[in-house]
Amino acid sequence: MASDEAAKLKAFVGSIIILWLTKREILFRTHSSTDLTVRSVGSMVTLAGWVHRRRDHGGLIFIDLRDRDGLVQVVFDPRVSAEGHGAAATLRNEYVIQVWGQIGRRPAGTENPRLHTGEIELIGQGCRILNASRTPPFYINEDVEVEEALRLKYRYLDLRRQRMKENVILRHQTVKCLRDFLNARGFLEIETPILIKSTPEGARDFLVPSRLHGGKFYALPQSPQQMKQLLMVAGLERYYQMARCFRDEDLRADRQPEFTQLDLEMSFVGQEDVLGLMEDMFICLAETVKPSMKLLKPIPRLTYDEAVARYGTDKPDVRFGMELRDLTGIVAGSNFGVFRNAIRGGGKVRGICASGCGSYTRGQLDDLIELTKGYGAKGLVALALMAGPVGLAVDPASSAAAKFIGLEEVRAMAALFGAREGDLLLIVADQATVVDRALDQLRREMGRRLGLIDPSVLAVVFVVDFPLFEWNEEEKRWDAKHHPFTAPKEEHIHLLDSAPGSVKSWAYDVVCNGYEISSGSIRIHQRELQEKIFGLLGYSRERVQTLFGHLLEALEYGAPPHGGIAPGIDRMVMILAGEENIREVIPFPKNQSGYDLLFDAPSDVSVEQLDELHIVAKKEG
RNA sequence: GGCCCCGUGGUGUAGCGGUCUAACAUGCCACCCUGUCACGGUGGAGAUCGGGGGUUCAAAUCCCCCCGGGGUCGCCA
Repeated sequence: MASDEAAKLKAFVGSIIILWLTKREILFRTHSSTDLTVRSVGSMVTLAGWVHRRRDHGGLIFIDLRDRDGLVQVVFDPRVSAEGHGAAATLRNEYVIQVWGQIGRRPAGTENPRLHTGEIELIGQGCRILNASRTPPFYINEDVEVEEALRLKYRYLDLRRQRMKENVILRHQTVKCLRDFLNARGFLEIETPILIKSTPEGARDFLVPSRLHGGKFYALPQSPQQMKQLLMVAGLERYYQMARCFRDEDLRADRQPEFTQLDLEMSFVGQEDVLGLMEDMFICLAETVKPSMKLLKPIPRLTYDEAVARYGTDKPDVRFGMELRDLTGIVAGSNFGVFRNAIRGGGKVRGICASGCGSYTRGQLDDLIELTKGYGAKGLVALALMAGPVGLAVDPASSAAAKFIGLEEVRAMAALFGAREGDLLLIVADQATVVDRALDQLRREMGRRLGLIDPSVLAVVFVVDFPLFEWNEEEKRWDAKHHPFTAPKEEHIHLLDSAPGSVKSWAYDVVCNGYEISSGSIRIHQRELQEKIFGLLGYSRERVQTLFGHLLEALEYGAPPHGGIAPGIDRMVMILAGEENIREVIPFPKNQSGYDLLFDAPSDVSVEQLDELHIVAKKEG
């Protein structure tokens, strides 16, 4: 009988209540703050948490009690409990306390609509300090900017703050959503080792000395790339893991030496299968964890060439336009030395049009010029468009170059941009890669300045058809653009020897709001082709055998066609959280110099430890 | 390694050659206050202005070096 069970349950709950009324140290709390609603009014509860804020009215004392889930107001009235009131008077911020009493509806007119529990309060009968707290080094209960070094040193306090707590929770929800999504599609979550073999291509490896094999080292994985391919050879068909990756390179706002990728790999798939899966996954993710943000769907595709031509980069922020235009043809016969020389040197002249910026002051223009120079360009030609006697003309005040630019050229440029009077053309002339990099950064800056960026938009775009190789000028050789296991497009394989630079690959990126958030490819699954690629990359036969012999051998045992991708968790969560720094979504990050300010790592170790590892440390300096 | 920015009570800022015996907000401490919710009121303590050197009659303020932090270029297959 249902009513019987209800009665039993009631009796059981009653006995629990008696237990905690007498032995509160056994049962710390009966509810969390979010358990409490108007329906709780009248019930006796015990709560535990931190003193978020204390408002002492002399007579009444209000305590905002914070636990992980939220805040609830506790009111201590000496007429209810003199003892409780007395104890409450000694409380300070961040004390950990246990409070008990009855849940009451707040008096009419004193409800707080900004609080989830704003209609009720705990009428405090007693209060026990579980642990006092020193005055924190910065505010826990207010969202004010604090020097990041201090936040990192006291990260355990920083994480108590609402913003960080929300980010940690968002990260959990993101990871859970991704796991749920992939589990439902037949993926197996498989762990791979952290101690692996160093293959000194790409990023620098973190090395781990071996005690058992003196003088030898493990490396930490830059990604589980080869292992996931071997899992495909193993016939597991669909794999993923939340993989920690390590790269010993300099840090940036979006780069930490260790980071997390949703590493995944699939057998019997082509590019469209992987991208289709990603499209579903990103839509599912956005709708699940950030329904307030707008993800543009279907997710558009850009070829690498198209992305570079229109935005100057393979990771464009497509939340706004202001696309690049190539002016090389228009100014091919220019008298302007800067343009002429660039073109003669095999370079390009490209630009963007900043609408309505024709009235920029000298100072503002100089600012943009400096910015451009900072990205390697020799300069920036800024042409403000104004009404001339016959149609558009350049405001001579905007640029010393104005007098060298013919009216015909100006009008052709304006037409290409669709520019009007009052607009500002920003033009860079140099080698194509320099021009593109400078204009990409300039475009981002102008997008920010002009408020063209809608922060609630998730502009995800797939970039496809990456080149297989990239010329390394320093080493005078071809490097893999993605990684050496990437499959070339079948129709380009015949170009491998004759024109390696024009070989396109089955590599693809996922870009969101100007950040590369995933990178993947269809892999080579045949030994011959893989060996050929290694050869083109300049690896000797011996080196290939030493570094990749195991993989090549595996490809000979019925390796299925396979491919995958690895979305970067930190960057994705950063974007979803509306943060501009990856550290805001990592509980315990390193600072810009790779130092852990909380643990003081890296640190010295004892001579004994080094001895065991067969290592002699050189003294710095 | 290069370039740019920052460093002032616990926190966040102002001050940018003399009026600084360093200001403001908040926090902290004490007292007052029975419906607040960033409670309010009164009073108080708290800073050798990141460190060192220099210029000057005079430096938080100008210059140099160092340290710490952030951003970025290189680097990140």
